[in-house]
Amino acid sequence: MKKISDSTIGRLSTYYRTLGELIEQKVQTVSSEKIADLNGITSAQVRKDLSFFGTFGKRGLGYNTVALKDEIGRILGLKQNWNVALAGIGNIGRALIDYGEFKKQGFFIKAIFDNDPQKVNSELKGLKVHHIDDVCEIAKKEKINIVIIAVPVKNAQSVIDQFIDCGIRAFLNFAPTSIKVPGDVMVKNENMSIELEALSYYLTQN
Amino acid sequence: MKKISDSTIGRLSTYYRTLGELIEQKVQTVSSEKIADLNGITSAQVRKDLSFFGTFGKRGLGYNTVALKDEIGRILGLKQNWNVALAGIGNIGRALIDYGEFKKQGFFIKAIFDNDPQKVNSELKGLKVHHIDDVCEIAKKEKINIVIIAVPVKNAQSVIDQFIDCGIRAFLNFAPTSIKVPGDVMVKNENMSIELEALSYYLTQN
DNA sequence: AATTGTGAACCTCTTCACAGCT
DNA sequence: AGCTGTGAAGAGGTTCACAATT
Repeated sequence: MKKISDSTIGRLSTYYRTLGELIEQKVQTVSSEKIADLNGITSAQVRKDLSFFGTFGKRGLGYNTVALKDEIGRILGLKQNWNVALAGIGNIGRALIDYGEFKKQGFFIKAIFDNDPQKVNSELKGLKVHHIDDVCEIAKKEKINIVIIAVPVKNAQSVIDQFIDCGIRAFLNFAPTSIKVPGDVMVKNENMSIELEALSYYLTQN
Repeated sequence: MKKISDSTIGRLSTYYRTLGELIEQKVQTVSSEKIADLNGITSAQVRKDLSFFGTFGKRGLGYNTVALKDEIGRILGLKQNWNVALAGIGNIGRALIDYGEFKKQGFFIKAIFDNDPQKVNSELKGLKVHHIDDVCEIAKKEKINIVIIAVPVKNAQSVIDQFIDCGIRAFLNFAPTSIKVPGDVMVKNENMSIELEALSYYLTQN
């Protein structure tokens, strides 16, 4: 299949959310123009993004909100639940366990890992904390698809390597460091300092 | 000044971090090739990014790590401390208060806001929790430059509007919703669901 | 000999603009 | 009449390739 850009995939996520809000408001039909306005982009962008995957609208009328949300959900793979593991239970890790937004989108944290002997075998939100060395066994048992990395920078690469060795291929990385992975593994970085530094740059310029 | 792309600014942040690590390892000189390798990009990209701001290297030799880190810090506005306010003390908000990475880069949380009467006037990590309606007074007193939005989606727009009215022009937004702001205000979105959904898409394709 | 700095080429993403459908 | 879907044009970002410098 033709390679779709990260930007397009990211925007599909925002359309998906927008459509959910419109459906809550009982809106049944929406134009690309309206979706664009709600997200601060152009209507041509919305139509082009969708055109990579099919034709979902009716000329002269627009899109059926429920049907389009359903299609985008299917495209993004949100019609299934994903089993997520969390590695590292510092401040960020603990916050993510309770983050309702994930569950709402079908991402369920099914296992927690840490390497601190004090924490291993304790319970957190009904989940037993496992030692990182038991990764393969637990990942298999819980059918883990995605791992959130919330460990210190110095451990991030080795922890990810351990998960890769057990067959995990998708990571959301909160450690502010660049990770090396094979071509068939995807790492998405969530680096809050980078965004803050962009704000710092902006304020310095203006 | 010529408009510099967000991607370039984002990469400068990563170079800044990379240089910090190299300096810790007592490395005194580094080539664009080495910086590129450590970040999984090309050396031409590194040189081009830097070229927008000046010439910092020596042909045949590379860059002095300390000097280059210093220059990038100056470009990004990291030579000063930034006073940050946090709006919303749910799971994410509380995690961010303790997030050491921010302080390390010169971003200091100086004020906390919430609208829950139960929380207002309580103390959190040595900071008094203020009601969001007192924004202007506190923002002025604490010389707030940047506000982190960690409130529920339904309040995000109105809270940001309140801060804008008090002269704040830079926001890091964790609420998964699109915010409308005037042209001279910058909002950087930190939306973890979008990244997870990109992983979902990737796993569905491959 | 090594590596920078940069114009030009290349590639990718966004916007335009309009034919075509409802 | 209104709005989609899309090829073509335009804008912007990345990589190439090489002269310049140490």
